Amino acid sequence: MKGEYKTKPRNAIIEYLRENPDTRFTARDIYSAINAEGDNLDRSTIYRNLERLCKEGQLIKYKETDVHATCYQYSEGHGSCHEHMHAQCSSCGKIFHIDNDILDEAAQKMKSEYGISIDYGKTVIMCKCEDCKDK
Amino acid sequence: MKGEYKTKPRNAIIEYLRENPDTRFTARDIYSAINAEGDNLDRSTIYRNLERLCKEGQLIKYKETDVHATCYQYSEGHGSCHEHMHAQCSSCGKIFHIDNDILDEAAQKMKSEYGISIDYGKTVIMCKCEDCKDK
DNA sequence: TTGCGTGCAAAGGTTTTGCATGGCA
DNA sequence: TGCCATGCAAAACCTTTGCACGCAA
Repeated sequence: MKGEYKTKPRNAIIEYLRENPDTRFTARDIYSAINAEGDNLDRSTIYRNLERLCKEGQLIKYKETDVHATCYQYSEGHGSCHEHMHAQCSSCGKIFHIDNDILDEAAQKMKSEYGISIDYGKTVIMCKCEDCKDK
Repeated sequence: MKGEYKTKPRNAIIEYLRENPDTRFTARDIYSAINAEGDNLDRSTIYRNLERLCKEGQLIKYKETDVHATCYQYSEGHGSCHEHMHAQCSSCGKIFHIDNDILDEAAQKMKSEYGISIDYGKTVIMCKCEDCKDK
């Protein structure tokens, strides 16, 4: 079965995730960070591991209009990221975990005006965080 | 200034958009459709025109996790797409143009609880539309 | 020993860019 | 005529895939 072995490359990738929670990163970011420390991971190894981590539910994979590459996000201690909404700063990429209740009123209006039901787990509200509001 | 000339390639692209409103398509889709009619548009011409139409606010540009390429969608009569929010059905891909006012209350709460300001033009609420709600 | 994971190399696809030419105004 | 838009070619990227070897269990 796949995912059985604890290898050096895999450990390095998981270590990177733990050190960079709630932040968007690309395969290239991991590649640069890990190889800067002297290791020499191959890109394909990174892609294969990220793909597996996504399937196992530990990683969220998504795309952003402004970023050419696929983005990933690791989050620990926020419960299942498939159940609540996220907001992301369009400048720095920081992720906020948003309580679904905040949209209660808006959800009702959307239902009555457009006939749509919000898919909270897949929604990312783009925003500016306090640090980036003037950029 | 850019965007001044009415050229044959640009007209063909705009014609395609008008014939395919509220539908997601990629640069490749346009390329195939137009060139199947006997024309011979270059890919770079398509990218440059789509890019301009996006900047002018007539086209929505976004990425989907499942689709390798960038997706576009054309909308007419909804004002600039940089100024209002969108909702997209996660099943069929249909886009809804949402009045920002709907989020008034939620926006205030996000501001006070998380310190963030919604970036309406870049936000896409994922949802299920009426046709897809049972899927 | 077994067979999964890795590194390497190459390929496939999308998107961008430089440059000379063509065509709109 | 002046200058923007196009076509062409090439390059830059991202991502995937096949294969042989190394290594964890």
